[in-house]
Order: sequence, then structure tokens, then C-alpha cells
Amino acid sequence: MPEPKAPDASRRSERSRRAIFDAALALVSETGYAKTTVEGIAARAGVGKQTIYRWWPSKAAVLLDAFLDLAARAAEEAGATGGRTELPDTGDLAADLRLVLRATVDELNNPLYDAPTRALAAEGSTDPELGARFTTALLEPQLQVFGRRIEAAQAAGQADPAVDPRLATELLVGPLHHRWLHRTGPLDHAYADALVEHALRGLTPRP
Amino acid sequence: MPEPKAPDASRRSERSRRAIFDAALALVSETGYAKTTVEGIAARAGVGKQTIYRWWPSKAAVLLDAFLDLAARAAEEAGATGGRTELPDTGDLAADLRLVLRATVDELNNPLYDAPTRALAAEGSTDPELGARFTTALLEPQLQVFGRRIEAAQAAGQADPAVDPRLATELLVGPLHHRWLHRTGPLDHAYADALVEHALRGLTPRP
Amino acid sequence: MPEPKAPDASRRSERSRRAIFDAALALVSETGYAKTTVEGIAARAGVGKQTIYRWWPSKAAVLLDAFLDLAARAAEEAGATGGRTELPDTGDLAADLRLVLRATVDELNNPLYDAPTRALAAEGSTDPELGARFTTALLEPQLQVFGRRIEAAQAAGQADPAVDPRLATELLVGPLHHRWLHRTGPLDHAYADALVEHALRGLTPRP
Amino acid sequence: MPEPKAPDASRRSERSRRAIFDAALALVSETGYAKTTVEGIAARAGVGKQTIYRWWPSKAAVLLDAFLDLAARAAEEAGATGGRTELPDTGDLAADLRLVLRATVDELNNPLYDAPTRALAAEGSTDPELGARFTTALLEPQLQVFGRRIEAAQAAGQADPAVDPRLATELLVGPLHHRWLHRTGPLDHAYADALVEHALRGLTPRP
DNA sequence: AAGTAACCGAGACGGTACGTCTCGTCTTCTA
DNA sequence: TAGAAGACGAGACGTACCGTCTCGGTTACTT
Repeated sequence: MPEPKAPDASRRSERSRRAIFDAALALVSETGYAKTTVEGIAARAGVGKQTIYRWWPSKAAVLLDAFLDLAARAAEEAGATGGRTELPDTGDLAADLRLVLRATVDELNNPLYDAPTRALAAEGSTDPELGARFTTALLEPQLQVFGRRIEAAQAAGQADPAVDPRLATELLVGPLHHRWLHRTGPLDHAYADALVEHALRGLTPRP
Repeated sequence: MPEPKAPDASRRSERSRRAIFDAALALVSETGYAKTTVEGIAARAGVGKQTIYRWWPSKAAVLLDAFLDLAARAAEEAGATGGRTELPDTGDLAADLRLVLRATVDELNNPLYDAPTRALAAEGSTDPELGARFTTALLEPQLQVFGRRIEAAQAAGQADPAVDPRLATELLVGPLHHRWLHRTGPLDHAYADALVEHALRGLTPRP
Repeated sequence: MPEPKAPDASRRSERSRRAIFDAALALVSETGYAKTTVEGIAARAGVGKQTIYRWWPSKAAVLLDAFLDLAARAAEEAGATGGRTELPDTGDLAADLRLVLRATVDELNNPLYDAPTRALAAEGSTDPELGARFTTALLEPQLQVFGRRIEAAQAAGQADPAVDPRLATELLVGPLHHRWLHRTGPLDHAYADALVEHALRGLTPRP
Repeated sequence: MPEPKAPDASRRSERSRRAIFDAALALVSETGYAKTTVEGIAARAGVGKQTIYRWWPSKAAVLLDAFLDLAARAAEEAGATGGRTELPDTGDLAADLRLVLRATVDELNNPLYDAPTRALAAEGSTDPELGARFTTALLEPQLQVFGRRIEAAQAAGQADPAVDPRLATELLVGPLHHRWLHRTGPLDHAYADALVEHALRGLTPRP
């Protein structure tokens, strides 16, 4: 297979990479994903179009990397050292989950994150390649934070050990994302709290 | 305001409408939503482009109507007369939910439905106008089937009356859609069953 | 052979055709042929690029048609009715040829004609397809004016009947074009006169 | 004036120069001038692009030098020592001219020479700078061969001393080039012979 | 039956963006 | 320190569609 000849990454211009990320995020925030064009990103970044096409296959891929970079920088800023963000473990599972789910709600309501995330989720749901990258790089880490906390809870006897931690995670995150994506109702802290409560207690009436 | 002049719906060609729906669904199935163009639909349907633009504002809108039409025809075929599809009430809430959730899984796994649904969900998450139509016309009816069954369960003492039926619905449907949309795991009957079980019983360990 | 589908010439926009011609000639005059781009012509003409590519295969083809149109209009203006331009026949062959050759010199020295003609001759010498069109449509008619006058001269006993009229024509026009194309010397009326004289009398010394 | 910094010619790599010439001529022969690119020449020659741009201003300039080099080598091979090629002087002007004009015809018909010459003539007719170099270095020496022979003929009384030798030269070469460039008729020995005859005798009928 | 509206298939139009190609410059690494 | 390698900013290429705008040619309602 005569692979179309890969460019030499070691000679890549960091300056251009940064400029492209900044331009991409700015344009998506300002004019929306659909109206953002590769041509526009290149122009705004002061970069040739080919410099974008050399390193990314599509504008969605550019935006995904730009967003990952943004998230990484934000995380680094928050977590001082580049360590992994972790869900707190105060011993009170419900309280801990509420805290993080509320934070997730806030993030999804932040227009700065909302627009690119929507666009990426949308594009990813159609383009499997991108969807995989989106899931692995952006979504999965978030989910596994929940997963680990729930495993800890199971070990501590705070959660039913028979439940698949992954399913438990989805029981919390799934409804949240559903409401966010389809705008089927208010997305606020109250909703996050209620979600935690009923995911833990179930729908069956207690005696 | 000189409203851009509405066409006379009574003189509309049913023949063309059908041909457009068929062409749209076929093209999306065959080549994917992104590669489907209004021009292509018109050509395949043997129709002028203007005939599409006269009645729909975008290809997404065409596809949504085409899909609604498809669903309506499928429902009519299944439900004999055009009555409203309803979730069965055998008295066993868990069994009833399992049944429908399994059916939903089958539907989402059916490539004939998968492609258009993904495309519409994607487009709708970006375009609020379309998203609203998508939600109201396609999603909401499905959700309310669950809602009504849960309300009945609450009335019969099979479900905690303190839970918002809408939240309960999302607790079941949200994780399912999440896994489907992001392809984060296998989407099968076992998953549907586990979902029902844990949504009902909760994550908290039982004594 | 799946001919790429010809556009319907009867629906062609005369307005656009004219605008394209004007823009093409203006740009070539102002900035030169090499710096003239299809994109630039389209922009200047207020026309979509596709409208150019729909009707012409290359910018050279556009310019050729534009130039032919210009020549046709100039001829019509000069010759009152659209009759064919003809070399005068005063009975004095040398005088008649001088007249026309001087006119040719003036034309080649006119920067308005010079730039496009050079460009077309250049492009045509490389692209055989275009070269053929250039020759047939632009060059040949000019040459045949000479050809006919020489035939008349032969009939009237003013010219050697043994000479191929085509060769005779080239004996007059060839040197002129050569000097023009390669700028190997001054191109003026004196040169035209000398050319006529020696083409008629030959290089051999007269007794 | 800060002359853009001239490279040190003494350190120039002869190896690269040769490789560039070979690559340029090969590519023009194989794929045509238009499809030949500086990038392609550099790649084929195993040379950096900058090495070309350091020494030549354009691909036409490269090709011109490559062609001059080719011609020089061919001449050296033919003329044993590097002496100047000269038109023979057998005393019979017509015969001598026929001989050289026939040779010119053969050269113009040789596809190895035809393609680059056409390209250079074309480019030169548009780009005055290059045109001047083309004329001086390639065309002029050829023309002056004729010029000198004609002067000799005049001195020997074989040619009208009143005729400008330059014009006489053009009377022979101009028609030939014209027919070659515009492909307006067959270019063969018969044409060369006829050209010589009528250039010498003129078009006027002899008593 | 003639007249008249408007929908229809068709497709040319002015545009925008695409993804590719080549230009001529600039930078980095190697011999 | 010249040269190979090739990334870069720039921008034209030719293509694909967009959404609008005429064009006749059918219908289907007036008069």
C-alpha cells in the first residue's frame, strides 16, 4: 500500500498548530460549527489551507483536537500538576455524585463548551472514525471517573456489587446527556440531584 | 410583511412528495446522510430542485418528514388501524418495560432506521429549529408511551409515586440512547434487561 | 461514450457571456495573460466560476472567443454591414500589399491587440486543440485575404502563376510575424514596404 | 540597493546542474512543458527545490539553459571541435540555402527539439525577459549564419546588394517558422526548396 | 371551450467552500 | 556551509452543491 506519504511531524510548526486551534475555537464560538469553514480557520490563523489538510482530515478533526487541547489546558490549570482529575471520595457516595453531576450540568450549560461539544457529538454520531476518537479521547475519561468511584463504593459496601459499574455510570450520565442533547427539559442542579437520588434508590417503592 | 408567498398545498403533487421521500431514504441508506444532497434527491426522484425547496427548507427537513412518513406507515401496518401505539400493561412493570426496551434496541440496531435517526439526531442537536421538530414529532411520542405506563404503575403501587415520570423515563431511555449514540458498548437485549432491573431497584445495596 | 452532458445553449445568458468577454480582455490588457486567472475573470464579470467552466474548457479558450468577438465587432464597425473584409484591388499589387501589411504592422503594434494575440499564439503553439481554433478562426481568414489578392494578381499577369498563393502569402506574413513574435528588429511601415518589395522582386540581383 | 544576495557561483555543484538539466529535458519530453513543475524537476534530479531557485528565476529559464546546453553538446559532437557552426559556401547560393533550410525543417520536425522549442518560444513571446534570452542565445546565432552567407553572396554578386541581409534572412526563416508554429501546412523539404526558390526569384513574373 | 393561474421538470445562474496543486520562501538537519 | 529535504503562507485550480431564478409544459380551476 503506497501510503500517501506522511509528513514529518518533528518539523511541524507549533506556532501554526496553536494558531489553528485558537482560530477554530473562536470561529465555532462566534459563528457556529456549521458556518465555520476550513478556509475561514486558515485565514483567521494566518495559515495556508494545506497546513491544515496536511495534519487533519476534516474540520471536525481539527475542532476535536482543538477542544482536547483546550480541555487539557483547563485541566492542567485546575489540577496544578498534570495529574489525572479524580472524583472526590468523602465516603458519602450520593454527595460525591451530586457534586460531579452538578459540575457536568454547569459545563454543558456553558456556551463556550456547549457549541463545540454539540458539534462534535453530532459529527461523531455520523462519522464513525471521528466518533471513536471523540468517545475515547473526550467521553471515556469522563465516564471512567464515575466508574472508579462506583467501584470504590462497591468495595466499601455503599453500592450493590452486582451492578456493572459501566451500566451504573450510564444510568447517571445517560439521562443527563439525553436531556442536554434533545433539550427535552430543564438542565439544572435540581435535575442532577434528582438523578442521583433515583439512580441510587431505584424506581421501586420502598416499604 | 410580504410573507414570501406560500404555495398552494391543495395543488401539491402527491406523486412527487412520495418520490422525494423514497429517494431521500434510499440515498441516506445507500450513501449516508453527509453525501446525500438535495440535488441528488431531486435527480433520483425525477423532480425539479425547486419542488423540494418549495416545500422544505433543508435536506434535514425532507429527511425528517420522510422518516416520519416511514414510521407512520410502519406503525399503521403493525397496528392494523391507525390507532395510537401503546405500551402493554400486563401488571408486571418490569416485564412490560423489558419488552419495549428490547424493541427499542432492535430498532436502533436496524440499519434501515439507524442511519436516518443518527443523522437527524446529529442535525437536530445543532439546528435548534429542526431539533425541536425532531423531538416533538419523533422522540416525544416515544417517551410519553413510557411516561403513561409509569404513571399507571404509580397508580397501581408498582412504582414510587414520588418519582417524576419524566425522569423515570429518561432513566431508562437515556442510557440506551447514550450507548447507541456513542457506541460505548454492546447494545443488546441483555443490556435492556439490566437497565430495567437497575433502574427499578437502584444502585444501593438491598439488605 | 458518456459525453459529459452538454449544457443547453439556448438558455445561455447573453449578459454573462458579454461580461466575461469584457472582463477577460480588460484583465489581459491590464495585468497580462499569465496573471489573469479564471477566478479573476469571474469576479470581475460578476459571474460564478462555473458559468465560465460550463462553456469553456480553459482561460485560453475564453480569451480566444473574447478576442474573436472583439475582432468581429471591430470588423462590423469598420465594414458597415457584416460583409467580408477584402483586400483592395487597385490594379497595383505592390501598393495594395503595402497598404495591408502596414495595417497589419499597426495592429501588431497596438498594445490592445498585442497582448491577447501573443498570449493566444503562445498558448496555441503548445496546446494543439487551441492552436487549431486559433489558426482557423483568427489567422486563416487573414491569410486568405492575401491569398485571394495574389490569385487575382496571377490572373491579371501581375504575379508569377507558378507560385503557390499560400507560399506567397507566407513569404509576406511570415517574416512580419517572426519579427513581431521574437522582437528581432523594429516593426514599422518601412519594414512592411521593404518586405513587399523584396518578396515581389526576390533577392536575386536584376540585370 | 541590497541585491538579494548572489550565491557563490564558484561553489556551485556541477553534479546538481547536470542532473537538473537532464531532469528538465526528460520531463518536458515525457509529459509536456505545461505539466512539468519545478517541484517535479527537483524531485527527479534528486535536488532540493532551493537549489533550483537559487540559480534560476523560473522553470522556463531552467529549460532554456538545459536546451542551450543540449544544443551546445550536440554541436560539439557534430563539429568535432567547439568551433562555430557555419553555413557552407559552395558558390551556389540556392543550393546552400536549400541545404540548411532542409536541416532546419528536420530539426523542427524532430519531437525531441520540437516540444522544448515550442514551449520556449511560447513563454518567450509573453515574458519579454525570457524572450530576449531566447532570441539572443538560441535564435540569433542561427539567423546570423544565414546573414553571413547572404552577405558573402552579395559580395560575390549572387545576391542583390541593396537588400538588408537581415530582411533576407527573415524572408527565408520567417515563413518556415510561421508554418511550424501555426501548423498551417506541411513542413517538408519540398516546402524548404520552394521557399528558397521564390525568396530568391520573387513573386513577380519573369519575362 | 377559452383563459388563466400555479405547480411541475429542468437546469442555468451567482455564489461558497471544497480538497488538491504548485509556487517561491524559510527552516532544519546532514555531509 | 552548501545542499537535500520538506514544511510553510499563499492562492488558483476545477468540482460539487447551494438556494434562486427563469423557462416551457402540463393540470385543474375559472369564466
